[in-house]
Parts: sequence; structure tokens; C-alpha cells
Amino acid sequence: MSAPTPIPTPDAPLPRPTGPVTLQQVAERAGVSSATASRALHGSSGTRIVGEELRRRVLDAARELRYVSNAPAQALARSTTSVVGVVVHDVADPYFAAIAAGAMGVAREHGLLVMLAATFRDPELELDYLARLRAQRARAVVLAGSGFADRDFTRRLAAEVDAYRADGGHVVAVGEHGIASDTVRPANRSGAALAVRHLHDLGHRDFGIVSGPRALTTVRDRLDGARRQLRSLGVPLPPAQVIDGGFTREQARVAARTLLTRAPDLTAIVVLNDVMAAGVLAALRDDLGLRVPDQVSVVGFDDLPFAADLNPPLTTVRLPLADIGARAMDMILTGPTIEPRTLDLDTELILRNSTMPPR
Amino acid sequence: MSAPTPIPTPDAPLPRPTGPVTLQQVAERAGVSSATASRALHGSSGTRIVGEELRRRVLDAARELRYVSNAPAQALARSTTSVVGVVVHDVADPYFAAIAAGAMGVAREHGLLVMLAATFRDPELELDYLARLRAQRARAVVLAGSGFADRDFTRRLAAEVDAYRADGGHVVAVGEHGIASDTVRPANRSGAALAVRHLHDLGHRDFGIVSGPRALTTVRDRLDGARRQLRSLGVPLPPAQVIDGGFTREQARVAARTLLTRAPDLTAIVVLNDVMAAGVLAALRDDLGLRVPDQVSVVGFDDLPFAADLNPPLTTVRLPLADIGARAMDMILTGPTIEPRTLDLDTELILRNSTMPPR
DNA sequence: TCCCGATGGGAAAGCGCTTTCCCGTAAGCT
DNA sequence: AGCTTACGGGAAAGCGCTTTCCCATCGGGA
Repeated sequence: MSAPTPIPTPDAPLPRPTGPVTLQQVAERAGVSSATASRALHGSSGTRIVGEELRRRVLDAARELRYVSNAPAQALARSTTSVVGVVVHDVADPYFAAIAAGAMGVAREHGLLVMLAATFRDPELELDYLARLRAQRARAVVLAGSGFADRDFTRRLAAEVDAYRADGGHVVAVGEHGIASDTVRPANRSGAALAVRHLHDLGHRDFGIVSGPRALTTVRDRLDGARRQLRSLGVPLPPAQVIDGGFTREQARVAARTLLTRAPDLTAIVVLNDVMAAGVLAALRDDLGLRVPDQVSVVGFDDLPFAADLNPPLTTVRLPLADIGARAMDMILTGPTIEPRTLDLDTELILRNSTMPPR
Repeated sequence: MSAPTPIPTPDAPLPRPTGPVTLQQVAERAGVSSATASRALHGSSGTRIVGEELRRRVLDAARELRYVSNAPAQALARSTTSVVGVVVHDVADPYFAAIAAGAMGVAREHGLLVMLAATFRDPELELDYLARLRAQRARAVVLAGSGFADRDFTRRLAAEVDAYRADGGHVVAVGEHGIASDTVRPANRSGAALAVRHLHDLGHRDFGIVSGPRALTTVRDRLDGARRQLRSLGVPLPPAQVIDGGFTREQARVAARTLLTRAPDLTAIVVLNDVMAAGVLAALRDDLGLRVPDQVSVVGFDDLPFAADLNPPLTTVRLPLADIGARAMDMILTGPTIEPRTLDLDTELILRNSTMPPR
């Protein structure tokens, strides 16, 4: 007798099929219908329970074939997914990185996958991404970037959000976006007021503010908080002493230089975020030769991780960034409610070494 | 005459249908078949062109209904998606944030959506996410976290990667992962050597190293590079002068303290990444009262954005982080090749003020 | 003994797209 | 004219799941 043709292993050899393994193949290998296989693997449909024996066979077959279900197909059939979108301005910005990390942490705990979209500060892209996330049937999206204070943009955003919502989507916003939605709201106003009050308590009366693009609601809120506090304290703030630092280190650095040439006598600067504060500190120290806090006090905003490592360590208003992300994700998990919810997250002044009484 | 009731627009009122708008509905509104609607909206299928008139009608209908196609359905039909996965250890870590940002930049330019997964340094999760990304039919994934030097883990990773690849997926790794795949490889070894050589050129002969978890291939490579260079320079490195800084600021801070008590005479420290360097600087300055660089020189690794703002500004080995991410994404776009490709990205020593000749 | 209600499995109908055919019409040849 | 090509549109067959029905089986109560 010649050598027999290769004998199939008892339970059928592992096929090396073309393309991904399908549920059907798993079912065949387990000797059951695809309905049973589906129920055994994802037993979600009501009370239907698969018998112990079959269940085991299916699970084994799935493992042997390294089966993972086709998520798009599943999404189509179930008409729901387990992906959520998070849109930020820029992941490389530690502010957004921290929020995203917070959100991703709780997403993971609940088996959600996150699609992260970075708009690089282009409002148009925000709209775009929202539409694409809607197309993806993302279960929810958190709008983590700052809102834009632009009439037309807000209208279009609202329209897109409405469309998304009509499709069953849920959006939660971080900060004001001019849309009615669940929102977690960092205390930008009172935080800025805190910074001002601290400086005022120290005895400062001549303030400068390094702000950001006015179009951002975050900037508006912080600026407004600082202004109000100043006013209620009876301290004047000449327009020339508020300058736009562009929300980046470099722009803030040059802004600080012009600010100081415009108002060489100011003794206190509140900078509307820590990234810019780093630039301001650099300008003061390296460009202007001014000592902080001896000659000028500065306080930042956000309390990013590097704030403590700046020179000098930065006194700043802490925002619970990871919490912001985490709470936003929580709101997603508890699903949309009849009335939009608002969660206010408080700030805290972190005292370090960039402030002291004026001479 | 009383005010007329709102007149329905001529072409049928916009329905407020339950659930998302489907292609079918768009087709009906445009008075064409769904085939034509599909072609008009996503004309990808070969040469089939839709007539001008119909095309316009379809586009209009789609816009009016705010239609976006159901991505999962599309994925199922086309059996391909436009999502790519990026898995990192932790987005809040500026190192990963920068890589992710680089990747997302080019992803955006090409209309790719990115699913970002953070393993929080749990290898198990890496495997998990890889499987889920496979389930999502992500077109490709970039493994941006450091590899783990663990026999068993690597085997399992390879198996998962193979499965993913068999399904048509493409994986590109950043750094060594022990798998045969496209990889972009930061020059960790030569970068560390660079740091050592710089310090040696300055005249330092007594080195300390603040390392990280040995299980990470990134750590191994950097450590190895430093060690080799030291050896070839004939400089001894007692085991006690290599300490694990845990890859975090806080752990590195305490590590630096013990390092200095073990070896009070060392004059140069190379720290295997910048976030640890921040901790080391803090320890030296605030805990130990040692002046940098006067008494101890330190050089970091990565050149994270905050490195220039540390006290003192940190001399460090720059890794082109955004490029790493961008190039990895490029490799995804050019698709898998027969032979795995390797792209080496070079480092550069950035001189700042944390190093000087020993006294 | 007969009937009835659980129980668990399978057949098959979608989910919303894409794409292959198939077809009618309008050109472009000889 | 007669015939071949394009050309552009539509019908319908999937893509890989989930879920609704339907059905066979079995245990128990009257």
C-alpha cells in the first residue's frame, strides 16, 4: 500500500482560510448553527441560554481559530457600537493629554474603545470629525476642546450635534460650547478670580494678563473671571495690560516682552494657562532679566505636571484635568438624561514660588 | 386672511424619520436607486460614473437630510475601514502624546480615523487591544509603546500579530518588539552613547545612571548604549550606580536620592528619560542641596517640550518624537511590503545648562 | 395517559451598504 | 442599415453578524 493521503485530524484540521475567520466557520467547527455560536459567544439576546456542552464546544472552536467577531458586522446587526469619540485640539498639549487620559481610563474600565480626534484648533475640523464620528455610529462623543465664541460656528455645531443626537448619539461637552448638552464645567471664572485674589492679597495692585485667543470660550471665561475680580477689588486694568499670548509657549514669550515694555511697572502677571506661563517665565528670566517672584509675580492656570518643575516653581490654579475627562466619560456611561446635566469641577490654588509680595 | 399654515416645501417635506437616515432614503428623495446613490456619494467602484444631473440630485438630497453613511455597514460591504489603531502606554506621558500627535497629524491628512488605546503599561492590555482592533477591522495599528523583553509575552504578541496580519492587518512597531514587522527605530543605543560621550568629553569619569524597568526594550537599549560607550571609554560603572527610576518623576526623585547616598562622589548622571530627569533635578536641587551643573551634571533623554523649562534647562538627547509617529503612519499608508522595513531615526544632543566640566 | 409549558437549537430575515450583473439607449463603425 | 461598443442606471446578491420565529424534546400535572 502506498502512503495514505494525509489524514485529517479527528476534529478537522485548523483551516488556513483566506481572510478573517467568520462566526459561521466557528459554528461549523463546533457543529452548531451560527445562531447558537452567536449566543454562546456574546449571549446578550434576552434570556436565551446555550447548553453547557455546546457552549464549551463553541468557545473552544473560537479560541482554536483565534476568532474575533467582526465588529462592523456586529455593529450593523445590533445597530450600536462600543466606541466613543473624544475630540481635542491637540494631544501633544498636556492639558488635552491629561483630559484624554482621564477619559480613556474610565473607557477602558467599561470596555469602550475610544476614537481620538485632534482638530489642531481648526473649528472646521471639529465639525468634520463630529460627522465622521456620527458615521461611525460612535455611541457618544466628548467635545473636550474649548468652545468657539462664534455665532455662525456655534449654529453649525448645534446642527451637527442635533443630527448626531437624532441618530441616538450622546454628546458631552467640556466647558461652554453654546449647545444644550451634558457638560462638565471647569470653574474657569472663579479659578481666575482665585489667582487675582491671591495676588491682591499679597499686595499687588498693578496687574498684567497674558490671555489667549478671544474666540475661545475658555479664554473668555478665564479673562472675564479675572476682570470681574479685579473690578470688585477696585483695581484698574488698562487694556494695554491684557495681551494675547496665543496659548503657546513661544507666542506667550514674545507677548510677555511687549507687555513689560508697555507696562514696565506691573508687579503681577496672571497667565491664562501653564503652557504660556512657561513662556512668560522664560521671557522674564532670560529675555528681560527680571527676577520672579522678587520683581514680578506670576500665576498660571491648569497646574500641568511640569508646573512644579519650572523655574521658579509655578504658583497656579489647579484644574482636575484627569477628572474632567473621567467625569465626562461617566456621563456618557450613565447615558443621556431628559434634562442636560451640568457638573461643575472646582479649581484650587496651588502655591509655589512664583509669587510674593511686591517690593 | 390669517397667517397661512407652513407650506411644505415642494419636494416633499424633510421627514423626521426614526433613527439615522439611510442611503435608501437619500435615494428615494433623489428619485434614484440606492446603487446610483451609493455611486454618486462614494464613487469608488471602478469606472462607473454617475450622470451630472443625478449626481447633483443625490448630493442635494444627502445634504438636506444630513446624511452620513453608516460606516459599519460600509465596512462590512467593502470589508475594509479607514480606522487605524495606535496603542501607547499612557497618553498623559508627553513622550507618547508627542508620538500620537505626530501620527494623528498624518492620519488626518489622509482621512484616517485613529483609535487610541492606552495600556497603562499593562502588557495584557496590549494583547487585548490588539485583538479588539483586529475585531474592528482596523486597517493597521502602530504599536507605539515600548516592547517587553519577556519570552512568553513576546510569543503571545507574535501570535496575535500574526492573526491580525492573516486578516489583512498591518502593524508597524516603534522600537523593538521582538516581532517581524515594519518598525521605526529610534536610535536609543547611540543616543545614550551620545550622552555619555558628551559627559566624558567634559571630563566626567564617575557616572550614575537612572534607568527604568528592565523589562522594557527601550530601557534595555538605552542602558546598553550607555554601558557600551562607557566601556569603550574605559570608564567603570559599578552596579550600584545604576538605579531603576521607574520611568516616573516621583520614583526617579527617590531613586536619585538613594543613588547619591550610595555614590556621593559621582559627578555625572545620565537619566534615561526626561520625565525622570525632572525628578532627578528636583531631588538634587531640593532634597540634596546639590547644584546642577556645578556639582553634578545631568543629561536626560527625549527632549520633551518642558526640558528647556526645567531648572536648570536640561541638556538632553533629542528624539524626533512627532516624526516617529508620523513616519510610522507613513509606513501604514504605503502599505505592507514583502520584506519588513526598518526606519532608523536619529537622535541629537541638545546642549543646555545641566552639564559642565566637573570641578 | 394525555396535554401543556418550558427549554434550547436552528432557519431565515434583516441591518445598510457595495458591487456584480444585466439592460436599454446612444453613439461609432463598416 | 446593421452591428458593435460604450455608457449609465437599476435589481439583487451578498458582507457577517443578531434576533425573531418556529420546532422538537422533555418533564410534570391532572
